[in-house]
Amino acid sequence: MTIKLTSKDDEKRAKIFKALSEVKRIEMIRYLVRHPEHKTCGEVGESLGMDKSNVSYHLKILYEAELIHIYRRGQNKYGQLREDTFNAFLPGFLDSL
Amino acid sequence: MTIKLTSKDDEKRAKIFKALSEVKRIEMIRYLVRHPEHKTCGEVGESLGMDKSNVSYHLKILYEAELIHIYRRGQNKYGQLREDTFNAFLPGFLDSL
DNA sequence: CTTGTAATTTGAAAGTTTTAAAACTATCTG
DNA sequence: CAGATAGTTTTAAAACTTTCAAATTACAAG
Repeated sequence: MTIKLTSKDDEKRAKIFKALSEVKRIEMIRYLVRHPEHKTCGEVGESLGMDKSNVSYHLKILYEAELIHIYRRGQNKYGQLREDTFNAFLPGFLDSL
Repeated sequence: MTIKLTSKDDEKRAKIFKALSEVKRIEMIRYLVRHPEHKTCGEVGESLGMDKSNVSYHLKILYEAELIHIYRRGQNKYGQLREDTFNAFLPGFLDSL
């Protein structure tokens, strides 16, 4: 079941595109695609050579665009792709990465 | 024949996403989808209630992301979607508008 | 409760984007 | 050529984004 989008969704579309308009955030998404075992924020930052506060900043933008879920387990936080959003707004995108 | 993309294309992807990260530019793309008889810059601006210099500014961003072609005929300039780019980077997107 | 580790928030600096008016360039028509 | 119309460039202000260090919060384990 695919959701039908209309011009009312333009704000949402724009937000998603803005979230993906930085190479670093595309790399973060790719990292999550390639590591479905759910990596912590720290691991993401380490792998991509980013400052920890900067990782938080970018993850929040992805979260606010509903491109990822974030859940805590103990001291760590994990990012998880929201395939529902990608499928609705960018079908085929995750596979193209 | 679809083109295979890699992480080397992240700059290009980011540029395309940035170009589509403004509601106005999404509306411009939709306008071009719905008016394949090739509307002038002036008509686009008129329809979307934009200042002419602002139309130029936004069309240039879409052009630089290779999302549209621009050609002149007489006094007018016309925008034309680049389906090749949409198909390569955002398959299904134009149909979702 | 204290210490350590993980992540977020805050705040300042630097950089980028958007807007709109004014000046400019290109083309057409008489 | 002059005047009109279509679009672009320049400029400056306002708004927004990104980065990083320092302060802060959240949780775990002793």
